[in-house]
Amino acid sequence: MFTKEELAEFLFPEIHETLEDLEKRYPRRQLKEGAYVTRFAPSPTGFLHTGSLFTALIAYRFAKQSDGVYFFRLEDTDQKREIAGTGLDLVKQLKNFGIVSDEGYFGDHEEGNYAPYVQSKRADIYKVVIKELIKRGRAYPCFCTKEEMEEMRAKQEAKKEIPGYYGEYAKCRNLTPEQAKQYIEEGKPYVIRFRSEGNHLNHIRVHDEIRGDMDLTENDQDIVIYKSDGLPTYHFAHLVDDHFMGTNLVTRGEEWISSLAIHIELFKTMGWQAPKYAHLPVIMVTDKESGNRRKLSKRKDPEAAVSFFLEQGYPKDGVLKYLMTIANSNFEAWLLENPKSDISSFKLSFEKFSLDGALFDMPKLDNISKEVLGNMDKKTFTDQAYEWAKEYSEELTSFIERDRAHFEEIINIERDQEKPRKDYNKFSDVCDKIRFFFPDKYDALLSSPLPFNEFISHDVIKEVLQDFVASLDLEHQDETSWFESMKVLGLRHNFCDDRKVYKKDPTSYNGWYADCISIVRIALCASTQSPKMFDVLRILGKEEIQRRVEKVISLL
RNA sequence: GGCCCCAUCGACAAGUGGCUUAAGUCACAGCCCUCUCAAGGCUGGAUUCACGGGUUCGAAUCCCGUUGGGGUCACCA
Repeated sequence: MFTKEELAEFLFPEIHETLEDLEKRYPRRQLKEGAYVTRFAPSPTGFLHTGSLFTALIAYRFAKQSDGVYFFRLEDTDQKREIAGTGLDLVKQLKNFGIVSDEGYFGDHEEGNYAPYVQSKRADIYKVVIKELIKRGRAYPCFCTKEEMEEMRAKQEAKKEIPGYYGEYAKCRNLTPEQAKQYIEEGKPYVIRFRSEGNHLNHIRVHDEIRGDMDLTENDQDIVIYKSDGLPTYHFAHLVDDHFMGTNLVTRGEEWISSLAIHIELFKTMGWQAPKYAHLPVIMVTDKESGNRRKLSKRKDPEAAVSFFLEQGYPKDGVLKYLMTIANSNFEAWLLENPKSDISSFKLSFEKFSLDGALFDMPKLDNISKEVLGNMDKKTFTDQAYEWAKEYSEELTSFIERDRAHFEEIINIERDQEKPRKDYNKFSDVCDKIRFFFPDKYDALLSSPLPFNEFISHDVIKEVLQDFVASLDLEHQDETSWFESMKVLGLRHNFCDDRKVYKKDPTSYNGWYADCISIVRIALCASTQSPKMFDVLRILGKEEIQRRVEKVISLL
């Protein structure tokens, strides 16, 4: 008689290693009490998703704050969906955000004692475990065809039974090792299924670090663990990899809750201790058509791709801080207290996680980013702006490269103070706001008519500008004295210096002094808006101011 | 549809049976400050915690049901 043991040998004659060998090769990690071993384990199917960044950040922080280990594992068991090169991209993007693995797959090489960290290179490891499972009668080859599966499903639906491969529907369960061998020799394609001993009528209580105890129905599905292409499915790879790699905290999206029972049964069957699980809320968005919430979708939502934020020039720290806001409800209060601290000094906790998925809130990201950008010193700001510009903005690159000190002076306006100026959400906002400082750009702006107040005559404008240049004395003026001199100048041209007086009788004046300063602003900045005029004047310098005024007058 | 998860202002949320006539942040509106803008300051918005029952002297907080939303039911992860 042909036995299970012989079938296992027949199926995997090339596998000589045993479970014990693997345990020896991948010894338990020696870490201090409470240290978490976490991982980020994406599939190389595209660029980094915002939800993945979130998951990776959480895993990374939990490992770091507990003096544990964070590693990167590439889950490339689905060769059909794989997009070449994206594994490296993922690593790079994460690195961009400061999330660097202690061990694992690095895109071009691997590091660590638990290698390989790429699942397609671990085929033999999975086979050792499967071989063992077959010997024990807890796994078996299944020859059911796609058609048979569809037929079975139709039957189940008609009878309103739970769909799937289980119990009496699990036909191939009853195949003798002999028959299985025969089918294989006939060349029938097959997969290997796990033989479940569960009953869906039973409930199991499983602890989740974030959600507490959850009542799940026991798994009774004979899930596929080994695909016809020789690679494992996610469920099985999770079991084997996280066991041998010593993961003790699995952080993943809440969509995995529904297969948790499978994983629990798998670990129990092997007699291995299951890791702790923390199922994270998923980032949501409001669907424009239905008005309902749904998961961020790469196809429909630009903000689903991390590259979107990078392209827009959001400061990385802003994105990270926003994500932390979603993760822990007490993070915002902490941020308010420590506006300049790094997120690494905040301690993430399971208790402060929200249980339902947050709506992605762009205005909030803008606000946090604005705060981050405002709190940077000029050097850091310029460094990061330059790094961004080199990739995404020729214009900004040129602004910085022409004269870095000059650029720093511009973006430093109202920066070194208790409540810094906050007018950029992201680096792509910078050019529009500072363009007028550069003579050539300013000249180009003059091709459109200047937005002077239409109630003030060109003659008055001309007189004010001439007087302004004539009386300008930057070397001996400070902001206050300049401002006072502008009031006096206004008076000379019939601009009232008292708002109340002016309001009572506006027709007797050309305007009040704000209107007078506005003439200067528009002439020099080609815009009705600018930072404090005196700062602008200082940076422009007398010569350039003169040039601009002459040019504007000639155009009037 | 079965199973599972979730449910406090437009959004993120505090709240773990009496301290809540329900914090704070973002957004929004108004006012103030102001050379414009960006900031900053102040004020406003849930007569009530999806709804209905219970438990209790007392519930946003505990229990049950209903409703709503989400997830999942692959040789995808």
